[in-house]
Amino acid sequence: MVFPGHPTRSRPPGTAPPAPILAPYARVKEFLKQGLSVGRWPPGALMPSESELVAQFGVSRMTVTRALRELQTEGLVDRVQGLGTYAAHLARVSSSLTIRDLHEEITARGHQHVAKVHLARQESASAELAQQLGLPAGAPVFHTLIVHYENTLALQCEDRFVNPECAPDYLQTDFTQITPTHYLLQVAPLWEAQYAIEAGTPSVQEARLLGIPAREPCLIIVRRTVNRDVPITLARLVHPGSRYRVQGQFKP
Amino acid sequence: MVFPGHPTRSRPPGTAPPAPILAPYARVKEFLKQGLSVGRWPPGALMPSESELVAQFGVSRMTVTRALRELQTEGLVDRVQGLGTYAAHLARVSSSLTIRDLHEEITARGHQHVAKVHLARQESASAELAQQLGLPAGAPVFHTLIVHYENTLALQCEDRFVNPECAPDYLQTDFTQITPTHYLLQVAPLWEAQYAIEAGTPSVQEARLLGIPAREPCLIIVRRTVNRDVPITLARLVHPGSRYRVQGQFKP
DNA sequence: GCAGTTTACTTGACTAGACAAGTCTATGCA
DNA sequence: TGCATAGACTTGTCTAGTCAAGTAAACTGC
Repeated sequence: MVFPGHPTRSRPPGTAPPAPILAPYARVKEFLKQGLSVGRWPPGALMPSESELVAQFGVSRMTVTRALRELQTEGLVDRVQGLGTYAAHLARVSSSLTIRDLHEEITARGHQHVAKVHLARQESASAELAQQLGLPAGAPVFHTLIVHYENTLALQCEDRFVNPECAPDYLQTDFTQITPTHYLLQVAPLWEAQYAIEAGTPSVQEARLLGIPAREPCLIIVRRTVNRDVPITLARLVHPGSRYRVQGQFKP
Repeated sequence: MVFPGHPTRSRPPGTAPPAPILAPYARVKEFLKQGLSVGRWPPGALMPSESELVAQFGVSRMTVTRALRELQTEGLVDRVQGLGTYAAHLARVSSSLTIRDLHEEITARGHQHVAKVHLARQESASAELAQQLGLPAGAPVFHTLIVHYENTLALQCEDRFVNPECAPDYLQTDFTQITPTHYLLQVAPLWEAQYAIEAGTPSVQEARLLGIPAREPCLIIVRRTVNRDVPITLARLVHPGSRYRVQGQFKP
């Protein structure tokens, strides 16, 4: 795996990066970020109070507050009412990794996204599945099994269960035209998900559907999606390890 | 892979979730979030302007602005100066997945984290490695190869290159006591990283070090870390697929 | 010495205004 | 018709102040 080269190396030597005129709140923020990056305030250290920054920068308290609050939501500082602002223990911060939508990823490469529907029907939920979807055992659930291709190469085997209460017309959708993810986004636009990413071998059926050897390592993502505490869908996404990777940025 | 059950199922039936008294900015935010979740403003739709929300909630504009700005940083709305606030196209939003530190993960399970150092020396950078670390070709780099155990089971093989300019004392560190990640955090507390997660087979050496069959699927993470545009380290982390998974939350 | 209270300092949240800048529409002139 | 301009509306940012609430140290009375 090779990442793009160091960006500053692509700049002609001797030229400085463009320094846009920053808004006052951004200048305060940049000052604090710079101090954190050079270790001026090691993790856990007490940082300047709002009133100190007000005096130092000659701005109003609202401006300083905005800078500090944004640093807090970025996880760079911890603020405690009555005590002050502290440099965050970055090692304990769970970081975030951005990942992209499969359809967008394929079309962004200028390739064609094709979906083949192998199964789309209503079933009775097993006890475990019913619990995951917040339904009584034996309740009807929708079940689809779709293989996604990049041009002619199978990229993902998508095995999905859907809560009928959230998407009653799910099975009427033409999944060769619109992906389940996109359809569910229309029905329930706001959601959260829990994820597990692991490496493993595909099932016999999955290997056959993907057209890969039974022992080829696969990247398997299991995802459970909820919309404001109402479970929507449970999906198992199997990708051939040689054809797919999750890529992204990582920030504390 | 089984996620914990639906949280509302663990509440006694008939009891509502606790409704804390929300601050005005939080009430505005919640109103907009609720509207987004029920599809009141489908993706791309124009949402109420700040002045409309000011009139509706009887609060000052700063309060409304805060609610809207937070929704914007959460990726739920797009704001355009001169035009207005729009419901975000969630499908296009790259979402974030929180992942945890290995050492913390092991100790949180009440297990013992043991590290065995197999290599810690200075080498000359190959052309490709030098480019990744922003160094001239052939420049000295630090190279460590460490296997991390949970109790007696190998969980991660960590092959790492470090920019000596950022951490001159790197090789003097006792990596059986402090992990490279922790040490590097002390030297350069603020950083960003680029990630790639894939499934694959380990090299012969990695399989031997991890004590697994040569064909066992592994979760492989390649990470490049920079501190304010200065590259710090390049790491290849290989985990047996049967012993390790990445788990996390996912929010638009 | 010790328990309770006061005080100083901190962040949290808000108000009512101000000016700047971007976008679109309607108007008026050539 | 075509173009320039003037409003009207939007978000972006800031000021100078207010009140509330949490923390810790200093102070007081016993």
